[in-house]
Amino acid sequence: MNLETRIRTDVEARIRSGEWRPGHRIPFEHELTAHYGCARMTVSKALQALARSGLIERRRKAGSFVAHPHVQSAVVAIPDIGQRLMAQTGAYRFELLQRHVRAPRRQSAAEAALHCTGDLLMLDGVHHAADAPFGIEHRVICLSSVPEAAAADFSAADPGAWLIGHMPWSDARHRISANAANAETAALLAIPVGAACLQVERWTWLAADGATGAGVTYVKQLYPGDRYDLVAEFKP
Amino acid sequence: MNLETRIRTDVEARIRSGEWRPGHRIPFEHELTAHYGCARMTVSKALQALARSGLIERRRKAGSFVAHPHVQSAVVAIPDIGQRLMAQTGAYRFELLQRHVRAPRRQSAAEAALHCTGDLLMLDGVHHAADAPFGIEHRVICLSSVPEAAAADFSAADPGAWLIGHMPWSDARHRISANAANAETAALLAIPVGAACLQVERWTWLAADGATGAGVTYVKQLYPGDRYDLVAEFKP
DNA sequence: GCGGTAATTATGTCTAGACATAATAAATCA
DNA sequence: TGATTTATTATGTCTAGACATAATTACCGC
Repeated sequence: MNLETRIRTDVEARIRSGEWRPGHRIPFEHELTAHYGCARMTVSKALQALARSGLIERRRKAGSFVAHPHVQSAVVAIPDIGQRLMAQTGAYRFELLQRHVRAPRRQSAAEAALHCTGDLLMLDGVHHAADAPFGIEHRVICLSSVPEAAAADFSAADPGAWLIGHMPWSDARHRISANAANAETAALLAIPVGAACLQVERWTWLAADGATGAGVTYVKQLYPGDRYDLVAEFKP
Repeated sequence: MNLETRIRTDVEARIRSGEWRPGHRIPFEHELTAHYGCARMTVSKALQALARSGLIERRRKAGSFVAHPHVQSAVVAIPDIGQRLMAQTGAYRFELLQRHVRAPRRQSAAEAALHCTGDLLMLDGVHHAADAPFGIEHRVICLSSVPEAAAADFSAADPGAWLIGHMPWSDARHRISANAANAETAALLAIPVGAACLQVERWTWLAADGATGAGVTYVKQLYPGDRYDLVAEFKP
């Protein structure tokens, strides 16, 4: 293990073990430099990495301090559904129910948030696991941002997986909520009307120069509450 | 803006704009060094930061490449409920319903996951907004990890907010799911039995030497589906 | 052509300085 | 005493090298 990593993990271990509590001043750079017998640059890089990850705060003249935990935040992995189902159950199939192209509708807040002027490709489909429908997906793709999508064959390919391979990096916003199944949803998912469902909405934009740019896609996924959990691991 | 940041944002802008697509080889360090007229260290730090954030991949001899998007992940902010309600509605109150201390129960998976041997402090309460109950909270605190909690007064203080100030850094796991309200939940939240609720569970541990250590707390929060969404912003 | 070896090359890590900057502490003056 | 200036100090950023490491490419004998 290289020196920078060793210094970083040493300091991190003391913080995570609780030995150095929030507010504690960790040794000055020159003290760590002496302790590890290295150049200040090496210590500095280790501490800067800890500062970037939010574990410590650094103040000129004052020193470096163990940061106070702030907001509870978690990195939620929202995985490729097909990949996940194949790994867990060995079976996955995407069924396309509907496909059509139309102009955006002003009264739809979800579509308006993409601020897309060109035509939209609308896809509705069901994700199937081995034995039962797993979730339904309503997707909107901005053809002005992803023109290749017009010619793509989604009759069996998960649009999410297709887009990941064809879309450049972007900004996104997620909204996670709980919803009762309406009649249509219930029929597609083979669950009772009113059953609790987990709803995941995602808007994706191209980002340009730090500002949010052209919309790429909007997707609303609905999963029966008893068949799907979002699990998040995090290190604060 | 310093040079390292400028190089980093320049490269990032080209990637996010789609000009450099996944797989594209970005200029070599020595080319960027010449272009910006700086030392290689400065370029190297900028590119290493991009590599750490997952935007590029670096291979010796070959060069640095725009990374392919992998899993969809999002940083979900799970905020301090009281703080959020105070900011949005100007009113917040935590009502403690029950408090007692007992040994952990083997048959409870949630408690077992904390692998805590000492006594547990059990707290049940309701988060109230201005006009209506906002959510219910079932919390378990390991007194062996947080002995101060035994003497703390939770009759009106949100245990989550209290813990943030008294708990060192730690690992956590979240599980987000949709649940139908049972009779007890429905009564407390003033909603019909069977209504869709968003359930957020969180386990927190002290981390020691990179391994997951002693459990600190487990909390299960339930929100009526029509009153609470989790919103996540992310940059991939 | 094939397989092994050597040269090349881009990144990885580190050094020992330099000057800048911001915040604190000390000294000075009104 | 209180306000202002000055010195001190820790971090922020950068340089111009050095050697290490890993992967590719070129070469060479067979």
